[in-house]
Amino acid sequence: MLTHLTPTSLPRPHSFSEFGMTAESNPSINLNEFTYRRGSEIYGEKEPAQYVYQVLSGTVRSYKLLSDGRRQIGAFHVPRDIFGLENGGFHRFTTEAVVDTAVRLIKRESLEAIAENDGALIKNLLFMTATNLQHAEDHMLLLGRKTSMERVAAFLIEMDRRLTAAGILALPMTRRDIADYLGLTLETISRSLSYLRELGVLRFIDNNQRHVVIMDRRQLVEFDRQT
Amino acid sequence: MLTHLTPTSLPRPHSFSEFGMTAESNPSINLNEFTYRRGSEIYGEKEPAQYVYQVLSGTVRSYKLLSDGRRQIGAFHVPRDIFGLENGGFHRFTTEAVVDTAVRLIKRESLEAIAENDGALIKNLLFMTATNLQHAEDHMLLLGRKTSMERVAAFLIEMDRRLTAAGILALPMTRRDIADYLGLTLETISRSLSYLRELGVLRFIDNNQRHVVIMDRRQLVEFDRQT
DNA sequence: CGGGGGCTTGAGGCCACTCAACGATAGTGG
DNA sequence: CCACTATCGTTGAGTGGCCTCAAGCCCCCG
Repeated sequence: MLTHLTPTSLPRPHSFSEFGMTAESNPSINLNEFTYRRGSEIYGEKEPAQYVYQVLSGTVRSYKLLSDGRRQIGAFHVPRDIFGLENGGFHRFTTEAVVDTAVRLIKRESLEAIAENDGALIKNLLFMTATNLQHAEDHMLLLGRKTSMERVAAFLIEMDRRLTAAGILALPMTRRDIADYLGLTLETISRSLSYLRELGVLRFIDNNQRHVVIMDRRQLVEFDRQT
Repeated sequence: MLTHLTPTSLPRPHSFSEFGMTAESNPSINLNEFTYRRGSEIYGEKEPAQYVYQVLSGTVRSYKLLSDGRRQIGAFHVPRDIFGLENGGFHRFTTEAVVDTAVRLIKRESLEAIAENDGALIKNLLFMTATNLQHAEDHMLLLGRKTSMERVAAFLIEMDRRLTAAGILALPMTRRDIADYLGLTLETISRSLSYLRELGVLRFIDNNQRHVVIMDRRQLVEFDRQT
């Protein structure tokens, strides 16, 4: 394992309350924390699912690969998100840390044992699975029918909503990650962002252009023809 | 409503046993049957979800529309499939009958009332939602990263598995439906099928080329580069 | 300070799209 | 029973949006 234990002083902004439990309320569950270095794998596709994860800090990408290396990222997971929840016993994505990332993890078997007698917990699992489904359904529309500009605009709006909701956006992932999320190439991502900057919809701050973006959400939605 | 009641003599090949219940075992649930004429809408996106549906015969398409008419079909539902199950109170797709279709329906509220005290039922709902999620995840990979030939091959393999599992396939949907499912155009679908026929992977029987296809599953998987 | 990763930008190419024509079939109404 | 029309599918010709390939810059980091 490339993982290593994190100091207990790590931020704990949120608990596993989405599961209707905490370590305090149910001592049979051990909530451990790990950190993963940028680029390291958290688990692989088709591996047995031992844990469920919650992002504490950092960002995680979930992806599938074709045999020749083509990659489709199905989701990015940001702080508070829960991932790795599988109904069958095996993971259906490979996940990696996009940047140095801290996660809290819970043993799958203990989760299932409790779910057996806890209707509220199962309902929470159902709700989370349905949320993931909704995201995937929206993403199918994007991948199947939207233009490159619409995809990039939708991506920025999604990240703005999930990361900050403030119009100032620190993107943790590379152009290649974005491309593999949107079904495009990194060059197309770069060109689209440059074009949005030319139009004044985006501004890059920080002399390194990559990370921080100021966006005009109003103008951006014009580029993403919604439903 | 464009629907009309079906005669009680309609085939009842399968029950709602996926819900862990039947009308006999739980008389508080009324399982009604309806038929929909080819092309008619079953429910619209964002409508309140009143019913959950099971296909008895025929085929249903679930889709989302962009404002300019671009359409993405998220799934086809064939006999035995359950659709319209929403975690929130509103449908997230529009659904239409691809051909004349008979469905069995169950009131959502009665389902929820029973789920309240029935852990096995909730687990079934979770399982079905997870199955839908898995399909959507695989479809994202197809839409984001596969070539037209790979998509068409994957489509034929999926339909062969779900409709017959026999190598002889009666496709109920049009080229346009297939195109909107695979994120392509109808012309590209037609050309891909013609090409597969030239190669001897497919044969059309029935003088109308549309409906019945004999396929060589072995050869087809060569065209769909899997994971 | 050398190397590698990430980003941008340009030039050219190709896969899927667009536009168009045509044939076949099913449904409709006189 | 037969136009008439609409729908569906196939195929060809040409286009274009995104991809591929390449060069160069910047920054980080050993």
